[in-house]
Amino acid sequence: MRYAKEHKQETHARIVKKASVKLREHGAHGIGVADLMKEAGLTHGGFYAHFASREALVVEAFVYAMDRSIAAWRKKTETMPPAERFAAVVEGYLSAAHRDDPGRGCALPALAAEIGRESLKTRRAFAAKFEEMVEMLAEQISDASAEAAREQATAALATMVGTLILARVGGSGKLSDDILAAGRNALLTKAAPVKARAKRPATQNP
Amino acid sequence: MRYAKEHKQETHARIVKKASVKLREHGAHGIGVADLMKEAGLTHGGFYAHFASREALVVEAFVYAMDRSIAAWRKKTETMPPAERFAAVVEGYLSAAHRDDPGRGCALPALAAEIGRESLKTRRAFAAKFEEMVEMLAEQISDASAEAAREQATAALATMVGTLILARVGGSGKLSDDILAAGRNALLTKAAPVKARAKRPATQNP
DNA sequence: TGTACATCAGTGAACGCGCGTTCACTGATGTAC
DNA sequence: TGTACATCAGTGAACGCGCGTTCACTGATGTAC
Repeated sequence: MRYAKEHKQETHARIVKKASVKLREHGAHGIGVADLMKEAGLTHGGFYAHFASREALVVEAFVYAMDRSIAAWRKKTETMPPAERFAAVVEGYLSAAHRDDPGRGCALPALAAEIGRESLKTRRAFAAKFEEMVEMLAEQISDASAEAAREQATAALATMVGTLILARVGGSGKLSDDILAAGRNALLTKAAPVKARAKRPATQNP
Repeated sequence: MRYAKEHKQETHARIVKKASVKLREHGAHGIGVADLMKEAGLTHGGFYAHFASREALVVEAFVYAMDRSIAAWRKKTETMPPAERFAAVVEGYLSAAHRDDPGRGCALPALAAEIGRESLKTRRAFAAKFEEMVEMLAEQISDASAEAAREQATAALATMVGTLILARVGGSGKLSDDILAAGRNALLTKAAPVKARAKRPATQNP
């Protein structure tokens, strides 16, 4: 080895990490190979020494982002009483801060729609990470059987993803805040009958 | 007038209609001007006699698709008893048929995530149609005040959009069917307490 | 009714540009002796 | 310890290609007289 054993791996990891931010910000097709390499302080020519194709980087960057999100949520909730965990995840996910910072947020709202049109191989990689995220969320639901928790977690994640996507279209004004609040209310008061559903005060944009 | 008065308008409408299908299928950036014009039986050179820019067509095509969806749902539900209307919309939206035919389906799952990154002007046009769709859905919710119905409709639409996007990543196998079923169950049994929530049989892929 | 003309929706070549990908090369690094 | 060498991560020019957009032109149409 002419270079330290970990040198290339470190560079590779740096490209993936920077790309995962930029791809979440600009979409799976919204930024080019040259700009992604520049983010990591490199030129575009070296790209194919690290990745078989641009699409391969998109997959790696997505997986990286999802792994970080899953780990962060597990860490955040592990010190909480079980009954509060699910609500904590939902409040964090459907916050103005998350809406306004896609680059550091969940990769699903940023990338899932575009990925639905990619190759089967790419979609499978995404689906696997999606399932991991569902499992993580299901663990936060304490008042249901494992099977029911999984189904509820699937639907809750869909609601969170859809809400964040729509809130981002709405920008950061009242319409957008209302969309976030509607999603939070739906997820956090779902056990109450519709007619008697209490209105939770909306957490406002800081 | 050298040509029939409606001639150019008809061509314009044909371009918009064909484009709305292809853009929903391939995404807001997934198909070029030349291919969109070819869909309408034209060559690309005439494009700028009809639209100020490619983005202008994307907006028109989105508006067209949303108007058609809203009208179709209103028509579908108007002959039903009020109590059945909301469920009918949800069942139709979260069906395998809708998942597998994005070109003729709702424009939100197909385009919203990409639109969240467009210009303010474009996002405003989208937001306006989104609000119309929320209004339409709120009208189908009979057992709540207007304000509560609007909030529930917002959250329900977010759940439907997120569910469809995630189901499309999942393809058309069991994972994807499970995602659709979870969304349907969450929306159609929401009044029941979590622990007692009944499992509705999933409508299977035809 | 017939002929010359004006209109304008649509054509297709061309524009500059940025993309993903390839490849011969560089130069900093550690090795051999 | 010093010098020649081998390695290989990273460079930057170049590739073919498709994109959005522009524009001089065409030719079918209806009008004028």
